[in-house]
Amino acid sequence: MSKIRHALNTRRADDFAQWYQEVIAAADMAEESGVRGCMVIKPWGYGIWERIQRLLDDRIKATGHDNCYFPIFIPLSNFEREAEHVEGFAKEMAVVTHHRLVADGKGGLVPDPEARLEEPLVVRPTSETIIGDAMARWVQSWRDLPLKLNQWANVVRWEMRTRMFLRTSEFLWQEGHTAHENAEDAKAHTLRMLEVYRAHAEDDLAMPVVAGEKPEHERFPGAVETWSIEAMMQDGKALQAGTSHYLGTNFAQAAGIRYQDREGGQELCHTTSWGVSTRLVGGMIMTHGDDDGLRVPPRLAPWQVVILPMLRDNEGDAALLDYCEALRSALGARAALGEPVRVLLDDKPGKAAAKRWDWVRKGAPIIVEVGGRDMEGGVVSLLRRDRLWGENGKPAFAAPSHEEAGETIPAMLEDIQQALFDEARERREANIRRGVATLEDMEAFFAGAGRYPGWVEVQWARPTGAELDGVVERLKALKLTVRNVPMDGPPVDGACIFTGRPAVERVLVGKAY
RNA sequence: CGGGGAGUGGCGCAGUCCGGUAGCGCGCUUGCUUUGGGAGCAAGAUGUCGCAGGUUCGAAUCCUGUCUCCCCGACCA
Repeated sequence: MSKIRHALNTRRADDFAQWYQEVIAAADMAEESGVRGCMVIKPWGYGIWERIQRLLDDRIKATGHDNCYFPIFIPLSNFEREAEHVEGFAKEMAVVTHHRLVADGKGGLVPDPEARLEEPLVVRPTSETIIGDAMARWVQSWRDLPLKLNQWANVVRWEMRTRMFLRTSEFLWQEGHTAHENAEDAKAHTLRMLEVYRAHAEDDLAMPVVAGEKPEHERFPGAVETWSIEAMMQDGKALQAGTSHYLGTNFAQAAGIRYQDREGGQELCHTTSWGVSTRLVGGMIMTHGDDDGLRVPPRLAPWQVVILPMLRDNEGDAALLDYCEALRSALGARAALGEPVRVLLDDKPGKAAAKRWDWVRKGAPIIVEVGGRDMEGGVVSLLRRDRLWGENGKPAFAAPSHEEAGETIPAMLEDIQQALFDEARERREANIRRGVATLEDMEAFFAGAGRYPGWVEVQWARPTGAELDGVVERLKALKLTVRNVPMDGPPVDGACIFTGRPAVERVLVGKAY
């Protein structure tokens, strides 16, 4: 194993945090911007985000939502209406107070005191309040319901500690907002969108997740119920990859979202909101990346197949390029995973063998190298990114015929998509410890499980109030949090690990991002 | 936001203690050689040493402030 010369300097097992940053740089996904907590997303990273957008947008549209766009600035007073919401976000809000700059006489610029805004604007950390405002105008009758909106936008939360893609001050996301006639409909919709997220994470990102309800103390500010999908990263930590909230009538009350029902009475709407962000990209990196860089699941890959001709700067190049172009167009006419295959013929200057490693680090699912000898033999040299190394410690090239490559690559892409998911799911299952019955066993598990301990599943009596605070404190001492209450679990049978009372549900506990 | 570490060509670093005007590796450019695998040789180019003040004849180096990044913690839909 040690004879393998990996494409990255840092191994996951040695320093996961440093490895993560190195992948982002080596795969050319993003870089620092010079502005605290904000990043520049480069073409390969943004291309992956665009794939996420497209696939998820289709799913959101398919569930009856329309896209719209609301302002980035929210009047402060508008934001103040829902008490818990204010409480939750006030500490991390960017505020606009002026609309003009003037020279300070020392060669610089300062906000013009004359141009102070009458009412400050906050930069949206999320848009419940301003969309609630619109909903109050747009909803009149029960016939207007349900109202199902979505927007793709950037939001800002002034985070104390940031990490590329995982927690940045500005991030890109999608936020859905719906209004319904009653609690039953709204709750059903909350779960429906959670399921959309589960399917997106698992089928598009090949990232297995556990869908479940967040415990009381982890709820979104102003929510009645918060649900999440949780994914396990390769260091055993949990990543909250998406959330879906049932907001009750809290925001409807605050914004006055009312409708006239069938009997002519005025009723408050029940609303939901749900979102996923560029954090998904970070989750994908930490789910599929390896010691040679990123491995992008085929559904997300901007380029699924990269063809690298071994050009020689001589008269033979033209024929070689024709040979490669024939493969490119043959593949481009085929479909994989329900879409045309995305193939790049990378004929930029440079040796194919050197460019190969660039594409390995970027994680292109299939790399095809083609030299003169391949062409003479009617074959190509094919590398699967998910199975990079052969027994001999060298890249494991296959040599299908030109025609065969055109025929088999679409199925291979589907196989890679599935293989990445299976690998991630098996790793997760191997790292969830079930049936931990006592607090001592749980503590022993985390004490003895090594650097990447994973999660435990325990049963509890859903403590509330001060009792819950006590549980949270006890877990905090071990740097643990309750991730969620998985849905569809087997029935409980036993005592609460924290209180000794009869348990009512199972919860997942682990370290988290 | 608290503690710690760090900012020197595109990247990784040395030089900072003991001030004298910048160096190494990779990469990049050009040329030659090589040509089935992350090439070799040679010659080059690229730095207001994060930024702003200060001390000094002279500052990457000393002092003050500030910005950004990393790690730990607190915080965190």
